[in-house]
Amino acid sequence: MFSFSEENYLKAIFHLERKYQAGVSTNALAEEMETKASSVTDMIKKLSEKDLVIYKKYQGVKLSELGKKTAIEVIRKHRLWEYFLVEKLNFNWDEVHDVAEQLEHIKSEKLTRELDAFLGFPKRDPHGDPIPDAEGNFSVANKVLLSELGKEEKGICVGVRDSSSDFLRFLDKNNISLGKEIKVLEKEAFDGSMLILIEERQLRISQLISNNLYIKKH
Amino acid sequence: MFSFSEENYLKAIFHLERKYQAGVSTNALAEEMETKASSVTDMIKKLSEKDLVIYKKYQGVKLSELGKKTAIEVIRKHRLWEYFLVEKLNFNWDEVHDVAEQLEHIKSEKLTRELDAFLGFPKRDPHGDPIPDAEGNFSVANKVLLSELGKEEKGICVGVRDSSSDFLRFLDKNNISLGKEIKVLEKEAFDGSMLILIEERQLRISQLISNNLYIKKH
DNA sequence: ACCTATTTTTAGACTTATCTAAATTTATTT
DNA sequence: AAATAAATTTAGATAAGTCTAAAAATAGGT
Repeated sequence: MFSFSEENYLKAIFHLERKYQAGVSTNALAEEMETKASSVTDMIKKLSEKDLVIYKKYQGVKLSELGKKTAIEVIRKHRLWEYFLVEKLNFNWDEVHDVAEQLEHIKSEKLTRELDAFLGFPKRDPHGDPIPDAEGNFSVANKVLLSELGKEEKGICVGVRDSSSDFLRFLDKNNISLGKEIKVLEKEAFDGSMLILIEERQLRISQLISNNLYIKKH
Repeated sequence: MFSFSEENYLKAIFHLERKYQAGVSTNALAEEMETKASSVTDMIKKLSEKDLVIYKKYQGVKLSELGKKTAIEVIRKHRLWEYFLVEKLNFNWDEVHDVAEQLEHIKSEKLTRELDAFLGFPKRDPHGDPIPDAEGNFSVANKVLLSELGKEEKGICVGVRDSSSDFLRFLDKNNISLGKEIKVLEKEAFDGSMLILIEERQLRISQLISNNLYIKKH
């Protein structure tokens, strides 16, 4: 099987492919992995030899089918463990990431399968991200960023784009959580901030906030 | 914190110290770790520099207080995860070892603490081994090997010495499990085999078997 | 106490994953 | 189209953990 490091690279490539809808450059990957471009090149060569990625010198990488399958398995495990930590072990949603980063590399098909069943085959992790099923299928919700909503529009909060502890704790402090309805009352053209209505309370939030909250319009 | 490999060495030293009530030789450790003596020497030096073991050239090693504490933490996690796998995820007791070997290295105090609580602070793992509590305390049961029992003696099956899949499946096949009463009906001096009574059934078992089953006499 | 066998350590090498610094390729600008 | 800038790769080094083979230390038998 694959090393922790290899799995982490695959995951990173997967996320970057989604984000930019394109092949992934060495530098982009270096930034995502918080490492140097030269290290990335080395690793890419290894992944390429194992047929996990398609690579041509100077042309960036993309995942092969095997690489994609492997990446999705790791993401599936990550999100299942996050769900487990929050639902069963009293973790807050801002505390799960680092532990799930470790747990996602545990190798045992039975473990993943049984954990999934034990949790009741959850569809989304605590941050609203979809959990791939055993076949690697997952739904992509028709969500938009809160910042894309116009005045008087409303929807349900369904996910976060940034899942850093700082951002999540900000949301906690302001009683914003997944499943709640948000209505845009005002939008400030100057700085992109908006006044929103959530559970009968009015709240002014900066564009940085609205840019990191996913909404399902209705 | 410590690497997987360092933690595995500490665990092995801990088990060997218990087993032989003495310092641990390089060769014994090499055998336990399924590696070469030269690799062991290298690792011991590293552990010694980190004050995890007390080491004098050619004199074997023993755990320092810190090393012992660390080893017990790893063992605690290993056994908690085994309990989790069996009680919550439908693993059989012969399937848990390899997965627990991976899970025992996950670093998160909160995870261990919450897992323990979630499981109801179990005292013993699926093989009957004691689970250390958060302070590292654990009870050592007054158990004996079944082979040490004489004719007409009886007791409760409380643990296994060998937890290999082969042995555990043999026990399953013969309906021997922890908590059941076993009575020695006959003991064969020649080959050490014995005829036992378990749940109204008579069963003849070899000395290899009786040498690997722990009994609490009564 | 000496010789031999066993155990343990050292020396040097290999692999994985990383780094810095230099070289090369690609992209951009004039 | 040449010159410059940016991105990428190569070369060589490092650290962790392992190995083989050789050297050194300890233990045992007479």
